[in-house]
Amino acid sequence: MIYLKQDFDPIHTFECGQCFRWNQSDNGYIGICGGKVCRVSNDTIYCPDSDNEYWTNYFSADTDYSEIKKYLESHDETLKKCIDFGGGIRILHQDIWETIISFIISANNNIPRIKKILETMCREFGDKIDFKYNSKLGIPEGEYYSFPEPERLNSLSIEDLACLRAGYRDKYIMDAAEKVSSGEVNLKDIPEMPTELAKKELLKIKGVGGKVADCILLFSMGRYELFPKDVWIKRILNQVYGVEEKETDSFVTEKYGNYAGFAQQYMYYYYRENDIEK
DNA sequence: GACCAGGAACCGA
DNA sequence: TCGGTTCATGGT
Repeated sequence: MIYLKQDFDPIHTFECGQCFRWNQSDNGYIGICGGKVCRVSNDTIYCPDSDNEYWTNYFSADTDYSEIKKYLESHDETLKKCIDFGGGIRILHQDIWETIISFIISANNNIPRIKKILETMCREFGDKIDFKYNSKLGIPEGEYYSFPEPERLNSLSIEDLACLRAGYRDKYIMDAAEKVSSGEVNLKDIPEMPTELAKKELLKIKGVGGKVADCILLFSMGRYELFPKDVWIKRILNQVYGVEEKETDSFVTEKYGNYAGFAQQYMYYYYRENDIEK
């Protein structure tokens, strides 16, 4: 088990749009990553002790958010209410491969459907996890599926993906599976690269453009200086801050610096849960 | 039935 | 480089 006493609320963290495979159950959120199952309720992460290190990294449990918040609030008065509202957001260190596929699917799509496509993908092509019921963890019995490895997806044909109802994105999924399993895109190298180079590497995959690459780097590798700009964020920057699309990069860099990714998440979550005109 | 969704590929200038 | 079009699918 892990305790996250400060700056953490599972609702904020799991509902802010960075992840798609955490689902609310009657006693908290159940999630699967790296072939491991865990439950999160309030400030506690319920997992086998042998997985503590994995989830500590996943939740970035050693990161001190007070300094981040202080910096952002002092640079942007308007952002204060967003931080007050979603102060329990933690930017996760998700699995790179899963994040690549998730955000390829996110293109021109909506969150409920993204979740549905990913869930079907795991149920159809992932492995059933050998989960031993443990009453202490409070994880309900059930069938849990891992995220399918690149090699597994690469062994399929594009027709096999039709059951996902992912539309035109199925060919992008196949391209990612092929390039990653062949080593043309080496996922082991990318975390070691400088951000610009890492981004360039990800852009080799069809279906990965600038915004999707930013999401992958921010939500799986902690590149907190990135600020993914989707339709919502563009709308917010325009309507709340009066910033035109062309000026966004300089606006963001000047205002949020190396903490831009956090600002983006607080903003995104707040204005999606509340009316944009306030 | 049009419009939208955590966009990107593709094309022509 | 830049702006417009098209791309499946499901929900509203």
